[in-house]
Amino acid sequence: MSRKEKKKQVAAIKGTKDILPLEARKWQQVETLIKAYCERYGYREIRTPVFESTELFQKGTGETSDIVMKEMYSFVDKGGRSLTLRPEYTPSIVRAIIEHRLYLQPQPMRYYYIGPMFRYDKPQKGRYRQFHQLDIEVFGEKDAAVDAEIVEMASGLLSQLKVKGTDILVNSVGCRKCRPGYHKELRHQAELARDSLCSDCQRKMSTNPLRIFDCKEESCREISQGFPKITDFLCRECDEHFKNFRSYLDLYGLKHKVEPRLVRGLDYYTKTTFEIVSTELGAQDAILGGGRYDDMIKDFGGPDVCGIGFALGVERLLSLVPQKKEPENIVYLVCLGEEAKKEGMLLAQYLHKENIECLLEYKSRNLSKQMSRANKIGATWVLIIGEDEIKKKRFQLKNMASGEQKEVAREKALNIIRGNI
RNA sequence: GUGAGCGUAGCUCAACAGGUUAGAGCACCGGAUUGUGGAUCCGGAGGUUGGGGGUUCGAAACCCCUCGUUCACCCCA
Repeated sequence: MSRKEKKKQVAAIKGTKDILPLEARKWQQVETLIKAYCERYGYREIRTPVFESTELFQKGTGETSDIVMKEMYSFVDKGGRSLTLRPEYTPSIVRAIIEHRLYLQPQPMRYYYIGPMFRYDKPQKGRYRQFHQLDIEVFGEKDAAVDAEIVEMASGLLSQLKVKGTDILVNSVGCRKCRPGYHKELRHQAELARDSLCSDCQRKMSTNPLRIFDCKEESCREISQGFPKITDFLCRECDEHFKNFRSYLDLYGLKHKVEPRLVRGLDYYTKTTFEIVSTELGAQDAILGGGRYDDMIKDFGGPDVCGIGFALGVERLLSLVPQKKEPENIVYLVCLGEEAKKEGMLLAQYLHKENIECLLEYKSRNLSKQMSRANKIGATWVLIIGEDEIKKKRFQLKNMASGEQKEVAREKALNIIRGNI
């Protein structure tokens, strides 16, 4: 290898990152808690492949969505198939439900999953190219009570994780009956005010007029205040659903803000949409977001089964969760000499079988060095094995925190380590 | 995709206004200390200053390109 080649290191791909042991511990804690929490609400895990046919997302996520238009990791495999690393989870679940006829199970069905998603986006705070989502979905329940239930569930999960300072935003985007009328009216109003809008908003008029509500320009904000709101255009069914949804949120005591400009960038939503945001996340402030999608299964050729769910950004969540220190119980075996090492190997085998975390020093260092090492790795206990100990079959067990030390046989040591004595 | 800021040791940062051999703390390794850790003291290793080109007697510093990173726009989890 030449000098030049040596310099060029292979690095993690832009927008991806390694999760090192200290942080991985936090992931494990949070994931364990999340899974138990979901199961308590009757959710069951469903795992689907990380890649699917590109067509699935084109149809499911929507041809006009930014995700499909410019953010997908798509590639052609050796068999000539166009595949895509999933940018979101919902289409995969819907595909699995239809493929395995899961809709024949008693409804509503509740599923959850935690795993990596992929979007070719420019990275910034709270946004990565490989990121993780907790995805939960409920199928086959039209009642607005279930809309409220999943918001309550999401909110409860956050408080269980001690995440503070969050706001619940809700909206209804109507359905295929009422939405076209609204869009038409909104475009019309925007057209009338065209000259007073910024160039950005003029562009949004044709692409997604709803985003005009998000403009940061003072003048645009003032103008959009006067624009019609989707909630004034809801058909009777959607309006009733939204009212029920909100009254159930009140029942749960969940403060929420109706945000008529809350628009999910995904094309498939109907009726309820919601987000939980935190001001501590920066520009990407949504911890989770989701909504109802009553037409998707039908659109994929399945039966008329409605769906609702949300996706939670795990990285964003973790940035708000304080690291919890868990008590550890690590035993470090200090061996003095070759014979002691062999004795130590057997002792380690014994302790491992008894479900004790224990490490053995293989380098023949002096006692002082080995103690120092035990201290560094955070050992709770040190077992010292030397010539005397081998003869007597009794070892020096030292508690590193208190400094207390006594000579014990291995069974006794086990009991002390376990806290039984 | 657009814009702005930043790239110096494993980490956090120094190095006046371009001037000798690029420094410090933490971390790492060794010693003081051959059967007792943490503290202290002493020592060691670790860098072509992200990469490439240019300006200059001389570049970590100035200019250009490139890559990476951070933040914002956009969009979203």
